[in-house]
Amino acid sequence: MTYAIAIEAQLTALADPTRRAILDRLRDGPLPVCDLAAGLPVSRPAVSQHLRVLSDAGLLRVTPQGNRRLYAIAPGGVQELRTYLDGLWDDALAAFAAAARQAAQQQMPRE
Amino acid sequence: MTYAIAIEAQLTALADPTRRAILDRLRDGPLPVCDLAAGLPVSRPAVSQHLRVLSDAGLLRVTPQGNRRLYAIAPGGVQELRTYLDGLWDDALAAFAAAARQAAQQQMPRE
DNA sequence: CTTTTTGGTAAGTATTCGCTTACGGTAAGT
DNA sequence: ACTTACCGTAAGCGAATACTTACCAAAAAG
Repeated sequence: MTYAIAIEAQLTALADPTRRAILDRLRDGPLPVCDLAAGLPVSRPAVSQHLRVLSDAGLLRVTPQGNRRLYAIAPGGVQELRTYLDGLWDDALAAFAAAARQAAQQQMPRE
Repeated sequence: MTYAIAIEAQLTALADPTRRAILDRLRDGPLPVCDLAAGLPVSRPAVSQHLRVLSDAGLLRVTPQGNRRLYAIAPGGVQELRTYLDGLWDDALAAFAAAARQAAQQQMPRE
């Protein structure tokens, strides 16, 4: 059941636009908190709180470097989320195909 | 910008556990609201509200059938979400590789 | 036509959430 | 040693959210 709560945490983390902005700014590489907060319309403590949410969800990893703390996207953190969406996608397609087959059979019962 | 707000709506919709439960129950095929509410720990109006959120996000499609309304997973609704995650994944891997390369070069500057 | 089933919407409420300012604590600069 | 930079946490507040009950509309059943 650790799987489900991870999905929960990751989706909740990604649902916030500020947190997605943080992830976007980390696409090019790790950044300290001050640099992150400089490019965002919210205060630095708010960024710290968002970073905590993202880290708890397993989407970020932290590497303290002297005075600063470098945050980076955790490679592999999005993997189970992708697996979940892929499964949803596959089942949706299968159900759609089944529904279409049933509709066709209902429209022309003989033949 | 329609792309970003769609991502926003879909992630917000998927972040709620009750809404994910609804999607899971729809994996096998379309269901009316009463059947959906029967297997969930919340009231039927709550399910209706969740169905509206999911529909607005483009994750469900509705087909009225007489008295009832059949909800089904919209095939293709999850596609842009998958695209977003794939992009995030790729950039994260690239940034990780770049960071590893830089670290290696910093550790052995000559050679 | 009356009754029942199905389902969306309105109003109200308690909880959660995202943000702010204020503070403490550690490392670097002077 | 003193000051400055960096960063996490606590407390408080307004907005958003998920739920409830109550109500109303439309299609099916009797």
